[in-house]
Amino acid sequence: MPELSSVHKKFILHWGEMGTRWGISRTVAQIHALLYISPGPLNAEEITNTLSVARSNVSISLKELQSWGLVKISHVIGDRRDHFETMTDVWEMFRVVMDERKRREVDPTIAMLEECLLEMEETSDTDAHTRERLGSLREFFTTAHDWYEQTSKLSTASYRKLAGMGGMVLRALKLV
Amino acid sequence: MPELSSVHKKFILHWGEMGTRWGISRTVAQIHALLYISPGPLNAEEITNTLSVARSNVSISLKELQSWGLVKISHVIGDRRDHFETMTDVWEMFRVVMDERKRREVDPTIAMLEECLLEMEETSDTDAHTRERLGSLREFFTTAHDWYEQTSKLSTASYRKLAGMGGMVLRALKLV
DNA sequence: CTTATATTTCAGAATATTCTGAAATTAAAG
DNA sequence: CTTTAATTTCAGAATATTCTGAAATATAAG
Repeated sequence: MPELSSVHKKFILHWGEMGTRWGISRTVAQIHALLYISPGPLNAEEITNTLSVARSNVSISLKELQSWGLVKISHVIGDRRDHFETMTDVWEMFRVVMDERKRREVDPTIAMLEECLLEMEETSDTDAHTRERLGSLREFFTTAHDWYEQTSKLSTASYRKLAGMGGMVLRALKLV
Repeated sequence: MPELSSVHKKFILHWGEMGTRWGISRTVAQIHALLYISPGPLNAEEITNTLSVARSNVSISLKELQSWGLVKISHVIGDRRDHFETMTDVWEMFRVVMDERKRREVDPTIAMLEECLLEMEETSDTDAHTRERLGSLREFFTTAHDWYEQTSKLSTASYRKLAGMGGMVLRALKLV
C-alpha cells in the first residue's frame, strides 16, 4: 500500500466515519479498513505514512484492534519490525466483533438486570410494573444470547447456506 | 416516577453507559430507560427533575428519540403539556433500532461499496485484490440485508418461536 | 557492552461532543 | 389582543475523547 487510490481513500474514510457512529475511534476504524484492503501485512510506519496520523496513535490503535481480536501480529523474514494483518473472511470478522460486543456489553447488561431483579426479590419490592419491565428485557437478552450461541458457531459456508434460504426456512416453520 | 428507587437508578445509569458505547448520548439513553420503566407517559419537566439535567437537554434528546422512532408524544386530558412514552415490546424496540441503523449506516455503506466497484469498472482498474475485498464486503452486507428483510417483519410471537427452536432448526437444515 | 532500530508511554494539545442557561418562539387560555 | 405556560433554539461552557510529539523503554545487531 504505497499510495492510496481514490477508491482506497473513499473506502477508508467511509469506514472511519462508520466507526465513530458505533463508538469506535476514527483512526482505529481506518487502520482496520487499510489492513483489510492491503494485499499483505503492514508495519506500523507504513500505516503511519499512509494514513498521516501520529506514530503513537497507530501504536495505541493497533493495540485496540488486537484487543478486539481483529488484528494479529505477523513477521516478515529479515525484518525485525512487527507487521499487522486482519482476517479476510467477512463473516468471521463480523463474528469476532459480535463476540466481543457480547462479552463487553450484552453479558454485563444481563448481569445488571439479574442483580436488579434479585434486589427486588430480596427487599420484597412491591413495584410489579418495574419487575415486569426488567424481566421482559432480561428475557429478550437471554433469548438473543442463546440464539447467538447457536448460530455464531456456524462456518462461513453454513452461514451462506442459511442466509440464502432465509424466506424458505421461515415459511417451512409456518412463521410467515 | 416521582422518586427513583435504587433499582431504577441502577438500570437508568447502566443504560446510559451502554448508550455511550454505541454512539448514543448518555442523556438520550437515560431518558429512554426512564420512559421504558415508567408506568405511564411523562412530560418533559418530570424527566428534567428525575434525571437532573437541563430542560433544553431533555427537549433535544426527546427529539432525537423521536427521530429514531423510539418515543411518541401522547397527551393527557386537561394538560396541555406534551407527554412522552416508548414502546414496551422489547423485540419491537430492537427492530425499530435495527431498522434505523440499517437506514443510516448499512444502506449508505452498501451504496459506497457499489460506487467503489463501479468506479473500478469504469476506470478499468487492474487492482484485482481490492476489487475482491470490496466485493466480499458487499456480498456480506447485501446478504445480511436480505436476511434482515425476511426476519425483521416477524411478529414478536414468531420471533419467540424461532428463537426457541434455534438449535433444532440448524440441525434440521444439516448445518450443524 | 554499545549502538541502532523499533515500540510504547504519557502529559498536554487539539478536537469533538454534550450540556447548560438565557433568550426567543410558539401556542393555548382568558 | 394580552397574558401565561410550554417548548425550542443556540451560543458558549463543560466535559470527554482523540491525537500528537517528545521522552522513555525495549529489543536486536554488531
